[in-house]
Amino acid sequence: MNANADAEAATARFQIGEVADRTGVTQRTLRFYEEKGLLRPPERMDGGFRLYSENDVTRIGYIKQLQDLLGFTLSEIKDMVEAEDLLQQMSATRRPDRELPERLQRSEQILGALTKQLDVVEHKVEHLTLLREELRAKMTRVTQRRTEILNALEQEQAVSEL
Amino acid sequence: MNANADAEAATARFQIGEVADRTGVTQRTLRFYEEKGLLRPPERMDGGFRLYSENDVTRIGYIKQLQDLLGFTLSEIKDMVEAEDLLQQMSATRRPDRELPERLQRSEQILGALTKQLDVVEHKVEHLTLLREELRAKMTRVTQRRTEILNALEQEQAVSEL
DNA sequence: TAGAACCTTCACGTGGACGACAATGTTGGT
DNA sequence: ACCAACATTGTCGTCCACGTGAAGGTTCTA
Repeated sequence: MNANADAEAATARFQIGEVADRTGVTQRTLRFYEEKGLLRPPERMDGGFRLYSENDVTRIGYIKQLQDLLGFTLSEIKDMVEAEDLLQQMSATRRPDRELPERLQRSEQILGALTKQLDVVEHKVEHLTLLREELRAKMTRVTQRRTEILNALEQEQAVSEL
Repeated sequence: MNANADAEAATARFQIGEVADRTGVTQRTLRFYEEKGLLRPPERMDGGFRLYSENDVTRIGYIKQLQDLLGFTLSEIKDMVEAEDLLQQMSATRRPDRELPERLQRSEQILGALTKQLDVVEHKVEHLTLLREELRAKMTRVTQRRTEILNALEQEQAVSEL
């Protein structure tokens, strides 16, 4: 029953500086991400200072990962986190007061987004896997050559020791 | 014994325009790639016109694939095709007249490059696979929600039909 | 009430990946 | 010998992505 109690309750908030320190992303970049729709606008203090949640921090890490490790562009990442947002909203907003058709449409929309993403990811996986196999094949070829050479060297060694 | 016979022999050559047409890459880009070290300088006609081999054409396709499908940058791709070059050289230049230690070193060098590449690729595969699983999990969650909603709608329907 | 931390806005920078000429040279066919 | 088609190098421009910097003002906290 306190489903949205812990959503709103005493979860810690951080100012931008701290978030920057913790995530290794500059303040400037955090604002930039917000501007680009990668981060939902965080809460603000009365004076206008941004207040990030733990969740936001996690998200920033996620973004970095997608970017650095997987080479997605920011706009691709935007699509991903947007779907993520919808998803969270859907789960959080368990309001049966909404019209059912509306909620249905919502679900389909999210499904669509997810499907598109999955497509992209699966294609990438497929191609990368292929590439990996090629690389492995090459490696074994080279390794073989190398052992041949090593053997030849041993031979030489043996001969010279006579 | 005609190992390098077919390497040098009557393999077809193409001018840049034809290559551009066949690969869908502009002439400008081909020259650009060459400049950046992505393509080995091709042979030239007496007048200086570039003459590409079938092999080069293949390579260009490879590059495009790495770029478009896998999102590698040109400089990453450069590293990859450089290793590829070494590999081909090694295979082509089957000259036992070379000093063995030299050839050994060569092999190790290539192995190093390949290992590095493989590392990158494997990391990417790993992360992408993880991401894929997450996406799938989300999809099933949403799909479930959707069927719940559909059921609810049916109920409503049934009720209204009384 | 000082000084550190934050705010917005506007502009600027950088690197990657080409595109667009321009002026000149080459090739192949008639 | 000539012309159209094709290439050459070189320079400059462009467009996007991904930020960065700095100015000038506001808020927080000791």
